[in-house]
Parts: sequence; structure tokens; C-alpha cells
Amino acid sequence: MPKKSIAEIRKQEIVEHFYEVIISEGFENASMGKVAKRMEVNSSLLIHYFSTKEEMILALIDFVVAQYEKTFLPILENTESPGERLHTVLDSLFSADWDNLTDSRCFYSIYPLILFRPAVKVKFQELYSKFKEALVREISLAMEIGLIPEKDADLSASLIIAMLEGANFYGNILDTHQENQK
Amino acid sequence: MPKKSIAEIRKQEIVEHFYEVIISEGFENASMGKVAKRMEVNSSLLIHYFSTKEEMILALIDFVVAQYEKTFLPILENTESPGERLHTVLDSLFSADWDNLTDSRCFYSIYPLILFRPAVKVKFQELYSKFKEALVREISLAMEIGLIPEKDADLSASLIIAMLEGANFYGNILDTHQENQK
Amino acid sequence: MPKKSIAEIRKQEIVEHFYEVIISEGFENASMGKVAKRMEVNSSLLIHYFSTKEEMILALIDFVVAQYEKTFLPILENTESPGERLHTVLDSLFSADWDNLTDSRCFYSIYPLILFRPAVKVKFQELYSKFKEALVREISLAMEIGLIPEKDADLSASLIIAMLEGANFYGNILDTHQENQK
Amino acid sequence: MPKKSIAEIRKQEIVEHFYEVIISEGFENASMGKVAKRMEVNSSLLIHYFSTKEEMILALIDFVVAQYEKTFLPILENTESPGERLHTVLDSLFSADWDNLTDSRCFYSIYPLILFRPAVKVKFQELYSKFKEALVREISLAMEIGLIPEKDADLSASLIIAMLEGANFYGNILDTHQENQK
DNA sequence: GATGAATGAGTATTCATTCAT
DNA sequence: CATGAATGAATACTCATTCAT
Repeated sequence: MPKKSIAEIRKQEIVEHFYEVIISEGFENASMGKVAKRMEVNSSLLIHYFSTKEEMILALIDFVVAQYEKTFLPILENTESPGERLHTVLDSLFSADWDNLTDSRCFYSIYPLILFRPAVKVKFQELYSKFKEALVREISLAMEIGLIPEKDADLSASLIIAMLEGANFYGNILDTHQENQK
Repeated sequence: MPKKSIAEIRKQEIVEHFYEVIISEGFENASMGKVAKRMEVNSSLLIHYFSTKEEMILALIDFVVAQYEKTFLPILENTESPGERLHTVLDSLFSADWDNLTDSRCFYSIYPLILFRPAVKVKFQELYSKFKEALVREISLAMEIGLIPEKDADLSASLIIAMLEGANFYGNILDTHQENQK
Repeated sequence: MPKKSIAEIRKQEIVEHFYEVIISEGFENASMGKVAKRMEVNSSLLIHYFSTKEEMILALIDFVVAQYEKTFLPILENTESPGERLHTVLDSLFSADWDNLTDSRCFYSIYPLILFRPAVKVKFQELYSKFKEALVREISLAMEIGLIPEKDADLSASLIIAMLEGANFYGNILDTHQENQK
Repeated sequence: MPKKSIAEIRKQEIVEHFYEVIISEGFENASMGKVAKRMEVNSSLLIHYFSTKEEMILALIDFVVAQYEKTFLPILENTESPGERLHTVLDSLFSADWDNLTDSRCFYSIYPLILFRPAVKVKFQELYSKFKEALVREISLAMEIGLIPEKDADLSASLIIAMLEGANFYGNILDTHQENQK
């Protein structure tokens, strides 16, 4: 197993602090200076690793995308007997802690970037394509064993994703929990 | 017909230019200075009307929310014979020009603010509650005339909204049109 | 008795509010805008009466000088029998409420202006010359009745003034009362 | 001999230029921008060293206080034979170049800050307490050798300080020299 | 007499970034 | 690898002032 270079560790650290700043101040107020202050290092160190803020943002996208992936992949890799899998998977997906406030803050702050930066859109496309493939596999399996009628598995997967994202999106609006907001 | 005061006109003008700046530069890069420059006025004039940027942002939210409302209300006020209405309405909703890029850019840039500012969340809640009420009305009507089986109209409306928002959300990711991006 | 014109009344009002702003925020932070806000009028009204801030400052000096005069003149116009007058006068002068914090804040904020603006210095010179004349009269009287030895009354008056101002000046430094400071 | 760090040198430089700006424009018109312009550096450099204007002001107070101290301490450290010391000291104190216009401008512009900022008052209290202690020592010495009658040395010192400050204060008003004023 | 629109210079401070050490 | 000096453009906002109504 290759040892992480010190640079890699530092970059990771920076991205994580960037993530935190976004959560507490919002993406539009998250500056390199604030990240540096939170890390208690000089802000030119951030430039040393990511030569521009833009690059730091892209690294953050990777981080968030990876986190998102880490959340749903395990759900899709459950080991139950085929007959109960699909049901459990969907159950888990829709009840998962997506709406965790801190994570949402960062995720939805970053989402609009796909409309401005093609590179970001591509990253999201890759993420969701992995997601869909896994779902398709699951659905196809359920069809094979006759659990659900034979239909377009691809479309079904897309609908599930849309439904899932819509539920989170709409859920954020309806949610009335007391939160530490400005 | 009451003539709009000069202040109201100016405020409207400012908000519209703010909207444009967000679309072309992203919310995080939309400064009062840039809005002023685009309007070809001095930036202190914006402060004359909205005494802080925060207030200007809230006025923008109102503007966007009103625009969104103007998009779906007409759809829900169609005059077809009851038997065909629901079908047409849903058809229109899902095929509407929600995903118009320029509008999306602003809408999704603003959406995350609900996670940081309670006042913004409230505005969105009011918007979506109107939306749902209209949908519930439509669904109930369809139930009355036996078009669809009697079920929980409220839940159905919520599901439609979630599905609709999810479709737009996911659609933005899948979309591969060529756009003027950075 | 001539009725005060509305302009005179307004000017007076403005100066008094300016005075208050200085006391609560310091001279360097006292802007026309803040005075206007405190008066709940539009700041261009201040310009209507004093066409520049400079003129408003000069009017303030007059106001403060007049107030200072109103403080010591009555003390010097006491009516006791000549034999006790000087003693009482000096007693009153040195125990007077000069060091009242609010007044001091404005007085000492304005004092340095004499070093920058000749017009201000002249106003102060007139004030102190009146003060000294009154003191000289008092001292001469005391000499005439043999209460104190015949010496240079003018010099004595000057020394008394210096001593008085020095006591206030130094007193402000020594003073350790709890005050509403920033 | 420890070499002064570059930061210390820069801070000193900044404070000195701040001092000059106050002398030429008055405290209320002394902005960071003007100080920077006079130094021919970017104003953000001042922020690099003093993170707020407030901190820069406090550093200026220290500078002025130190200068004032440097003016009177040498006077009090004269080496004449005890019999003549007190006389010489008082003579020097009252004839010293306190009223040097440029110094006065800054000193009296800063003095009112003690009425608004406790931290500034404390700095002045320390300065004057050192001053008085030195005076008390001198007076006590004169009493010991029988030069002056045995009285309350502490009170005498206070009176001398008040007299001295009063003379300067009143002297500024009387002074009619031609100066480069606005 | 008073308001509100508008300006333009100026405020302190933040920003991302460069460079020398 | 990391810091601190320095920059210059940009930030939101304040200032005194002008002008039309």
C-alpha cells in the first residue's frame, strides 16, 4: 500500500477545512484566508498546494463527490438474500441521513457549480452514472428472480434517483428543525 | 392605477440586474459593484435603496420566488374540461421550461441559502405551500369525477412536487447541451 | 424681544444633536449622516442650513463656548459681601462640575481644533479673555478692600485659569469612575 | 544587540507616518489610506501589521506616550548639586518645548481618547504616575536638605503637574504665532 | 422648508496571489 | 515545507454634497 505523500496529506487537510468553512459560513463567504486561519497556517501555504482557489474548489468537489459515493455504495452492497435485497436497498436509500444539515449545506452549495463549470458537471455525471449502474444491477436482479415485472431497468433506476433527489430537495424546504443559522 | 414610486421602480431595476449578474458570474461572484457597473450607476445608489447587501439578497429571493410562481400558476389555471385537466397539467409541469439554463443558474444558486437563512427558508416554504395547495385542488377534483382512485390527495401532491424537483435536479446533471460556461 | 426665526431654531436643534453624537461616538466619528439619523431628518437638511460640515463645526464651537461661558459667568456674579466673595468664587470654580463626563467629551474633543483652525482659536481666545476680565475684576476688588496684598491682578487671574484648566486636565486622567466607554 | 525584526521596524515606520498625518490633517482626518499613501505602500500593508485601525491607534498612543516620557525624564535626571536641582528642574519643565506646535497637535488630538477608551486612559495614567513619582523624589530630596519646608510631597507634585499642564493648555489658546493652519 | 435621488470620492478591510527567504 | 512581506484589485459601506422637486 503506497504511503501518502506529505503533499497529499496536506491537500486533504486543506480540503477538509475548506469543507468546514463552507458549512459554517456558506460557499460565497468561504475564502482561502478563512480556511488558512481555521488551520492556523499562513494562507500562502494553501497556494503552495493548490496554485489557485479554482483548483482548491475542484479538489473540494472531488472530496464531496467521494463522500457522497461512500454514503450510497455500502447501501448497494448489502448481502441479503436476493429476494429481500431490493426492498431493503430502497428503504435504506430513502431513509438515509442525506438530509444531515451540515452535509447538505456543502452539497447544495456546490451543486450550482455544475451549471457554470463543465468540469464540475462531468464529475457529477460520473458520480451519478456509477450510482445508476449499481441501481440497474439491483433492479435487473430483482427482475430475474421475478420479484418485479420485467420493465426498463434503466428508466426505473433514473426514476428512483430523481425521486430520491427530489425528496431531499423538497425535504430541505419543509424541514422546520431548529438549526444554528445566521 | 397607482403609479409606481420611483423607488419601487429603481429597486426592481436593481434586483433584475443583480439577477443577471448572478446568471453570468455565479452567486458567489455577484457583488454590488458589479450590479452597479452593469446598471451604469454608482454603487452607493444601491445602498441608497437597499441599505445592505443582505437586504438586496432578500429582495432578490422575493423576485425569484415570484418568477417561479408566475411559471407554475398559469399551468394550474387551465380551463379544460375536468376530465382532461389533470393529465394536461402534469404534462405541462414536467415538460415546462424549468431547466432553462439562465433561470436554473439563479434558482439553484439561491436554493442553498435556505440552509443558512431562516428568512429565506420561510419564503420558499410559502412558495411551495401555494404550489401544493393548487395541486391538491386539482387532484381532489380528479378524484371527485372518478378519474383517479380516492387516495390521500395531500401525499400525492407532495410526491408530484418531489418528483418534479428531482427530475429537474437530476436533469441538470444529465444535460449535455453546449452552454456558455467558464 | 425678537422671535427666533425657524431657521435659527433648526440650526440650534442640529447643533445640539451634533453635540450628542460627539459625546456618544467621539468627534472623529461624528458625521452629518449620524446627526441627521438621530434627528430623524434627511441629511441634506443639515446642508440646507449649514452649507458645509465645516460651518456646522464652527456653529458647534459657538455652542460649546457659550455653554462654557454660561457655566462660569454665574459663579462670578455672586452677590455676597465683598469680604467673602473671592473665597467663595474660587471655591466654586474649582469644585464646579467641569469634569462632568459628557461635557468633557465634547469640550476636549473640540479643543485640539484651535491648533488647526485659526477661527476656532479666536473663539476660544474671546471666551478666555472674558473669563480673565471677570477674574481680574474680582481680584482687584479684593485688593482694594485689603483682603489680599496688592499684586499683579492680571497675572494672578492667568495663574488661576491655568491652575483650573490644569486641574481638570489632570483630573480626567486620574479619574477612575466607571463610565460607559467603548 | 538584538536586531529589530522587520515587522517591528515596519510597525514603527507606520506609526511615525500616522503621527505625521495627524499633525498635518488632524486626527479626525487621519485615515489608513493617507498614511499608506504617505509611506508609498499599499494600504493593505498597514492591515498586514495592525489588523485594524483601532490597533494602529493604540500603537500610536504608545508612541506618543513614550515620546512625552522621553521629553521629561532627562529633565528630571539632571546632575546638579542638590541645592540647585529643584530650581533648575522646575525651570526646565516650565520652559520646555512642550508647546512645540507639531507635537501639541498630536498630543491634544489624542488626549480626548482617554474619555472614550479605557485602555487609552490607563496608558496615560501610567505615564503620569511615572512623572509624579520622579517629581516626588525630587521634592523629597529638597525637603531633606532643608531647601523647602517639610510638606506633603505627593500633593506638591500633583499641583506642579496640574500647573504645568494648565499652563500648556492655556498657553495654546493665548499663543498668537503665525502657523501653517488650514 | 424639506425630501429623496444621485454622485463620486473615500472608508476600513478582505481577497487571491507573488515572491523572497 | 512553510512563513511572512508585499501587492493591487475588490469588497460593502459611509461620507459630504448637489440637484430637482
